[in-house]
Parts: sequence; C-alpha cells; structure tokens
Amino acid sequence: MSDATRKGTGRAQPSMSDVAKLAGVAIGTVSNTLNSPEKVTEATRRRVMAAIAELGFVRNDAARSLAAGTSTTVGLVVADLGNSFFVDIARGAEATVRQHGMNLLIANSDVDLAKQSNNLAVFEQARVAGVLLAPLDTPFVEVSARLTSNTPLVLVNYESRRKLYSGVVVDERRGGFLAARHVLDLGRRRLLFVGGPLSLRAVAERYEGAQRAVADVADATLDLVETHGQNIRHGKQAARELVARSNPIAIDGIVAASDLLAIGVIQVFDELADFDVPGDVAIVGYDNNHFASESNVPVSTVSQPGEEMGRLAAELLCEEIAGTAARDKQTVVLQPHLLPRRSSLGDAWRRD
Amino acid sequence: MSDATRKGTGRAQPSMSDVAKLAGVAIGTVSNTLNSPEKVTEATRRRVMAAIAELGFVRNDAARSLAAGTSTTVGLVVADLGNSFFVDIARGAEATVRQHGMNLLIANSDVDLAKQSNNLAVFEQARVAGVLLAPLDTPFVEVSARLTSNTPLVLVNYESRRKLYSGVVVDERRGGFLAARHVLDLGRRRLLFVGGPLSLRAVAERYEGAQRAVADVADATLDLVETHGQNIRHGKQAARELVARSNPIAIDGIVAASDLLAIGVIQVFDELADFDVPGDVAIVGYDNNHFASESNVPVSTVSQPGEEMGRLAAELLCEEIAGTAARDKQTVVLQPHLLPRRSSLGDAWRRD
DNA sequence: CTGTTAGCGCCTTCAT
DNA sequence: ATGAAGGCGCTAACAG
Repeated sequence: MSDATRKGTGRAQPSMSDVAKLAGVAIGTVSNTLNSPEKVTEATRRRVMAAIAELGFVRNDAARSLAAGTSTTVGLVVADLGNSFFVDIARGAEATVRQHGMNLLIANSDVDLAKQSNNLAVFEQARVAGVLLAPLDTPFVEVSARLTSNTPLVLVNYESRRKLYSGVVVDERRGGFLAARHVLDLGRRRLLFVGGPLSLRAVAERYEGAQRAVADVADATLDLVETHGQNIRHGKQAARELVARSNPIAIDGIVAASDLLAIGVIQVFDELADFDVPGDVAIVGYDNNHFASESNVPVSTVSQPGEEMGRLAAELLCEEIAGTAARDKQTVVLQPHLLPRRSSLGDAWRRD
Repeated sequence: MSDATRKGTGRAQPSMSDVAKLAGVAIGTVSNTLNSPEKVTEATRRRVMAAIAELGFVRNDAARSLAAGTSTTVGLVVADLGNSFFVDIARGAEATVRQHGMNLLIANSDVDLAKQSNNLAVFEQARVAGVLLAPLDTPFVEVSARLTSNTPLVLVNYESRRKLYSGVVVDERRGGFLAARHVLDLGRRRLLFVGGPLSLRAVAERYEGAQRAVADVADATLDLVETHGQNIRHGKQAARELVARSNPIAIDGIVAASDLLAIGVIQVFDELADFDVPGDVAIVGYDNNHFASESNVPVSTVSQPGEEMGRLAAELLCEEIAGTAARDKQTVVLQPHLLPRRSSLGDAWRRD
C-alpha cells in the first residue's frame, strides 16, 4: 500500500519540509517563523509565508504537541448541552480560554455517566492542556474524574468535597433564600416549594435556602410538592396536585426550582377562574430562562451567572496549566441574584 | 531540563515503554495488545493490561495519530449552540460517529464568522478524521470551508451550490408550504407571513413555500411583515405593527418563521379583548421549539428533523473517511413535517 | 539569524 | 507470538 496514492482528489498534506524546500530555507527556520517570528528576518519570513500559502500548508498539531509536550486546546465536558445554563458556561469558558491563546473543544455527556467518563478519557488521550468538567449531578463524579490522572482539571457547578480539584459553583441555598425572602417581603406567609427530586443537590439546596428564609419569619410556613423533574409538565402536574389537595388553595406564595416549573404552575392557575397571579399567589422561578422572561406573565426568577462561571473556571484552569495556581485547591462560590418580575410584583413591575 | 521533574504533584505520564518494562515484554507487544488483541497470547495480554492499570497509563493520542496517520475523532463546527436545533444535530452526529468507533468534539462558532473559520482551522490542525460543518447563514461559507483543504468535510443545514461538499439540508420551502396550506385548509384566506430578515436563506425559502401554497388557492392572499429576528420580542413587535396598520385586523391566518415569533404574536393578541386564537387568527410557527408545545396556547409548528440530519451527515462523513463515498458529492434533502396544535386547530386539538 | 540534529510516543513492517 | 528498528511531522537546543 506504499506507492498507491490515496484515492480521489487530494494529494497528501504538505509538511514543513515541503515548505522549507519551496522557500529555500531549512526546516528549523520554518518552525521559527511560525513559533518565534522575532527570530527571523522579515525577508525570509515573507518567503516562508508565501510558500506556506502556495502549498496550503497547515501545521500538524499532533506532531507539534508531541514534540513540544504542550497542547493549545482545552476540553470542556458538559453534562447536557440541551440545558442553556451549560451553553452559557461554554460561552464564558471559550472567551477566556481564547484570551489565553488557546482553543476550547466541547464534548456533550448528554446526561449519561458513561459518556461523561468516555469524554474525559478522550480529552486525556488527546493530551489537551486541561479540562473543564461540568458534571452530572451524581455522587460518582469523583470516581470518573479520577480517571484523568495527570491532566489539570477544574470543576464547574460541582464542588469537590475532598478538595481534589478547584472549581466554581453558585450558592444554591442563597438562591432559594432570596426567592423565598422576596415572596415573604411581599407579605406572603403560606409558602410552597415546588421542585424535585430532592436527590438532586441543586434542588435540595434551593429548598434548604427557602426553609431558612421562612424560619426567619415567625408566622410563615413552607409546604412542599416534590416533582420528578423541572419541566413545564411537572409544574402543571404539581399545580393540579395542589388544587386537588385543597381548594381554594391555602397558599399565597410559591418558590419553584425552575422557571419552567413556574410557568407550568401559572398555566394551570390561569385556567382557574377567579384566580390571579400574583394577586392570589406570588410565584418565583429559578434559572432566568430566556423564555420565562418573555412569557405571558414574565416570571420572577433567580439568575445564575453561567458565563461568569465559565470564565472563572477557565481562569483557574489556565493558572493550573501555567503552574501559577495556589497549592491548595479552591472552590469559588458565586452569588445568584433575584430578578423580580410580574409573577411576583404584578402591575408594580414595569417591562424593560 | 532532562532530569528535572515537572513541577508540583504529578509525575510524568507513563509511556508505552514503561508499560512494556513493567510487563516484561517489548514495546511492540504492548501496542499489539492495544490495537490487535488477537495477535497476542491471553496470558501476556493480561500481564500487559495489569501493567497498564497499575501505571495508570493512557495512550498518547497525538503520538498515535501521528504514527498511524489516522485520527479517531471527528469535529463538529456549529453556528450557534444557543439554538437547540444545532444541539439536536450534535446529538445525532454523536450517535452515529460513536457507532463507527469514533468520538465527536464540538466547537461553537457563536454566530461569529471569524470564530467559525478559526474552529475549522483548529480541527484541521488537529488532523481530525473529518469535520461536520453547520455553518452560519452567510454567503461566505464556501470561502471559509475552502480553508480545510484535505480534511473530509460534510455540510449540515447548508447546501454547497458548487457541489464541493456533500451535505444534508431540510426542505425549507416545503415547510413554509405545509404551514400555509394547513392554514388554508382551515378555511383561512387572508394570510400573513411573519419573519425576517429575508436575507436569511431559511426565512426566505419558508416565505417562498408559503407563497406557493397561497398561489394554489384562487381567492387567497399573503401579506408580509418582515422582522429583524425570530425571537419573542420580534413577534410582539410585528403584532403591534399589524394592529397599528389596520384595526380590526384584516388577517385570519399567520405563518411565522419561528415558534418564538408565533408566541410573541399570540401574547399580544391575547391582550386584545374580543380577540381569539385561533378563532380570529390561526397561527403556525416553525421549529418545534420545546417551549412552544407547552406554552399557554400550544403552538402548531413545522418540525425539523435535527437529530436525523446529524446522523445522516455523520454517515456521509464516515463514508468519505472510509473512502467508500460515491465520487460525486450529494446533498440529501430531508422533509420537515407539520405538527398541528391548538394555535391553529383550537379545541379540535387534544393534548397528548 | 540560519542550518543541523536529536528525540517526542507510538505504529508497523520485518525478523526471530 | 514476540522483539527490534525506522519513521510519522514537528520542536528546541545547539553550532555555525
């Protein structure tokens, strides 16, 4: 199979030595004009560049990183690209990674632990400079993460209890607290938390935060309807369950674990005559879903700083790559913030 | 720098020769047990695997693809991860790529032509086995695509007019046609198309399709409100413009270029007293946005087969990589299909 | 400033 | 079935 040319159109990729030959210089010079332009005469630089252009040469990065022992790409392993929160993270990470002269490649775990492990392995085999891991919300993270032994690794949206990795997370309890306190500040006292399953760390912590806020107010109570997920249909289901439980509803404020849940709840309430949001029940969601802000009743929400998380995590990773990172692993905690809108403020809220 | 160990915690990555030494075999044997297990005794295979496990060895893929001249990863360059259509494509592509024993890495162009070019360059330098390109909707595609000279390239959601690349697209005209004909079948005659800018190929083609459907019906007309984008706010704006133009509205059917547009329109109409959707105006959106199906008035829509597009494109790419592809480039055209829901059918539509 | 050279870690004949 | 050796394309150190 040696002398048989590859099938079809393309001739083989030109190599540096081809470029060197055409430009009439040595191969090392080509390498220099690419990596250390200051070490090369303007004239020869031009000749080399011309040859590169003429040949359509593209440097083989596999060879480069093999020889140099360093890569210029970082990998991002993401739990679910279908969730815009992770897309925000990717956007943020991409920005700072690029700022450091590197490139970001993304692998989607698609809510599948096996894929997540595989993705980590892929990046490790590729000898990327480092990897950012926004993992599934399961207790197995440390295990799969341990697969990547020597590659710098920073966690996003997950805290390494054993301090094995640095990471950046958002204070979910604080978010739940903010949401509940907002409703309490509006004078509501009979609150309900909607979300689930509580085995999800984020949901459980938001619930805890809400509990804390309620505990601060003497005559306030917090009820719970646990759901099987955070989509609109789960919200609808929860609302129907609530209505079935006691009608008229003995609740005047709701904290939902997601905007979609909130929307579902609102939709069911809308169909009930003589029932008003937020007049009868004030509702706060979570996530600042783009959709939620523009729905019929713009949903008050707790916004998570996804892009900033991505940026910060990438920053931490770059430090580890550069070897300038602190010895101890650190977990940065970012604060979510409340965005009150019509579903809690009512007419007191003005668009834009 | 030879005997100085790398900084900090990690000792250097073990290499194949380390494994060979530990297992008491030659380096070639290690390679064989990894790549051609059938060429190795069960006993030595076990010894080698044990050594690999003990050392935590991970094969250096840069070296591997350099030596073997083949890569096992394919790249996907995507116009906008914020658009769930592209996420669907990624999901489909990932599935078939994996089925062929390869891995998919994603790079997000984030609606930026420069990033798109850069992403293509990154994958080309990495010498991936091939790349899938779901490009921005601009006339410059052919140019930036030409950057990738020798890497197999298949287009997704874009047609190579010059037949330089294979690809898979969806029949946008057909989609527009289906939407409009559905409204016409409902007895509506004064239609309106909402979407824009028309410089976007997809929007223009959907509009053309709608025109064709209307042309088939003697007394039907099709009006146009061109927007600056396809989000909810553009839909609201368009609806207000329409109301301002003539009140009561002289329109009884709307084809929107996206579900979000449709939702925006519906929201504005909802605020008008004595105005009913679909009673007064039947509305069809486009994209089968997950939200749209669960919003207040579930939006009738045209669904695009994103995952299937990804699968098919990946299939085409794998053929090119394997060299089993037909000589001439082919563009596969997939058909969208109509999902009638409440925004056009009204009470005649039953959920689920 | 330019040319020469020795590997980077692995795959792949070719002997054994 | 196993071992030895050359080379993939490039970088980095050194010599000129």
